[in-house]
Amino acid sequence: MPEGHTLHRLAADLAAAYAGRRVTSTSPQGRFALEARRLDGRVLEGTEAYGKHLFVSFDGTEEQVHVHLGLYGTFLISPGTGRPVVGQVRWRLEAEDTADLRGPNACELLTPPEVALILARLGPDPLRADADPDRAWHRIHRSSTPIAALLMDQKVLAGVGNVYRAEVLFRQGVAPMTAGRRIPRVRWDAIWSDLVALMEIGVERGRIDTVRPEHEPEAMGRDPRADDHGGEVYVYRREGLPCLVCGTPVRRREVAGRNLFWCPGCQRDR
DNA sequence: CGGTTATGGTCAT
DNA sequence: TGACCCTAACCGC
Repeated sequence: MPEGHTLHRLAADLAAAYAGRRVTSTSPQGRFALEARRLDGRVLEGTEAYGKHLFVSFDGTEEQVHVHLGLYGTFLISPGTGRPVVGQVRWRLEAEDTADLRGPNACELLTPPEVALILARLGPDPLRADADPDRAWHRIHRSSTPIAALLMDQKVLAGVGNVYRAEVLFRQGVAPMTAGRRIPRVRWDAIWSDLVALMEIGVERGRIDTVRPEHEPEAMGRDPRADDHGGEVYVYRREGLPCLVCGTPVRRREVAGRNLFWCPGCQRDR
């Protein structure tokens, strides 16, 4: 689930459920027990998302909880309190609702300098109003690294993951192995604004949809061979299936340690 | 029921 | 580049 849109949505949902409220903080699993206890009974002040990182602050302390969901972490809010613990729950927050954090890559209580250290190594986040896309461009336009790898590098761009990188490159017709320095400025501007638009949709819907209305295969319905990962996409995990635009079989290849999917017909060097 | 895979990242080599 | 971390869903037997 978790690319940047998931974390921004989560920050908003947690704030709606808990901000300004006194919360019960526990670690049923025990691995965050000491820290959870120190926060127990405090008023939750606010939440903030930067890229794939979530920060939760509480009244009366400068320290913040830093959460990173990793590949399969979840942080689910459900109504009511006193729910039985099912499976491994690292951190549970309760006020009127119950929020359970499972399988995070990181769940830790950090001092302000430690928070600053994390933020300092993040590139601009397309979902943040304070983002400066020129910072990313500065890295990209002088790099020989493939654009498909640069988009995944959180020091270059914060919040983009394996689905958005594949989909934005498809939508912008960019060959994924093109070196950063060979991307024209106007193309980068288009990639950035498309990421902003796509990820904002992702926050609203809680899923990644990237297919333009004119390419929706409405008559036929979705291809039964395409696996369901929650959204409608052009190329992600569609290896071997015909491209929704040109019919060329979608290809797959590992780039930056992850499976990259692209259409060799629609995405060419230029 | 075991093996594989997953929208991520860190650390050691 | 590879080992490793964390959890759950899915697949084939």
